[in-house]
Amino acid sequence: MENKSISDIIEAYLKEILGDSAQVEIRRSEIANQFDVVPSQINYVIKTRFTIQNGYLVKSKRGGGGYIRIERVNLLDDVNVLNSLIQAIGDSVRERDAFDIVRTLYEEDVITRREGDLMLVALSKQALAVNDSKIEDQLRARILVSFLNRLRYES
Amino acid sequence: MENKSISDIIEAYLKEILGDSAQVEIRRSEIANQFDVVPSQINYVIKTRFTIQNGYLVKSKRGGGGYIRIERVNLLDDVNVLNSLIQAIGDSVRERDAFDIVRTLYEEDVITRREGDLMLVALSKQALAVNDSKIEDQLRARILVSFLNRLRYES
DNA sequence: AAAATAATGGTCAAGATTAGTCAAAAGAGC
DNA sequence: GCTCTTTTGACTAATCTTGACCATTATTTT
Repeated sequence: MENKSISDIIEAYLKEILGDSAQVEIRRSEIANQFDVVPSQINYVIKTRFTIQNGYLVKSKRGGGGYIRIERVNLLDDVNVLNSLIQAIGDSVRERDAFDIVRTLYEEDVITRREGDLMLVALSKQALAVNDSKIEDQLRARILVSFLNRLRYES
Repeated sequence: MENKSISDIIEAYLKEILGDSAQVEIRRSEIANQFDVVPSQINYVIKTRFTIQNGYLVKSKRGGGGYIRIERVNLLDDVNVLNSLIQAIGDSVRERDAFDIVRTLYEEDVITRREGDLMLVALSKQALAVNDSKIEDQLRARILVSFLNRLRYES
């Protein structure tokens, strides 16, 4: 696997130092230095790979003694997390974000691989393709929220 | 049959490097270079020779560190049942009929109870509600057919 | 206190680096 | 010749990288 981007590598590193802990705190400039990238790349990695859809909450503080804290959370267990997830979905969600959520559910052992695959096809662009892409995203949101509620009340 | 096209040769090469592994990851430009063809020919080879009907799943990512991943999957035996169901569905299906089909799948032990419940959620009037009921039935058909196609193989 | 300075992280857009699409041109088999 | 498949390339889309500029918080100076 020679063709990983530096973002992939930084993502892996952050997940490694996160390990089994519930959270990890980093200094942006330190990580940027360590991997010889500009500091804003750390923001990019976090914004694309440590979203609530992926099962992470991120908090930060600027100024002296500033930090970025990454916290791993369970999507369905915590009512607050589930609520913020549903809020993030709103009434419209893109395919990619929906896929991230399903993958997270699988990684948290909330659903099986096959259940996840079935959910994915129902949320795919291909299945939902309709003239208007705005309506497509709205449909996807309704289906996904229905899935989540179904899973919530079952477990 | 005697004159192999370059596409045939690339196909054979990809299958060779796939070997016994479950999947292989390539860089499009690399393969194109190696065989001295334009990059889009790799797409052509994949689209014509690594389809799900042939037992392959393909995933890709663009941008830096991009790749094309080819995965081999096992096709299942319930294909006949699934084929006839897909035929019966056509391009439009009402909620009641869709529910019947899901129940049949459950009774035939093609899916579990929980998988069926998830499918029902995605096929429900509530989730799919859209102004036009004709479009709703078409959507439902696409989703249901996608489900059935997904059930053709196991990964 | 208030103001200045230092020390953090955030945003955004341009440019670079991949892969995807589509249709015209070329070739192969009948 | 006619049709189907293959080959090519111009154009498009997605993702990653970089840097200039902005915002917030802590510390020092006045």
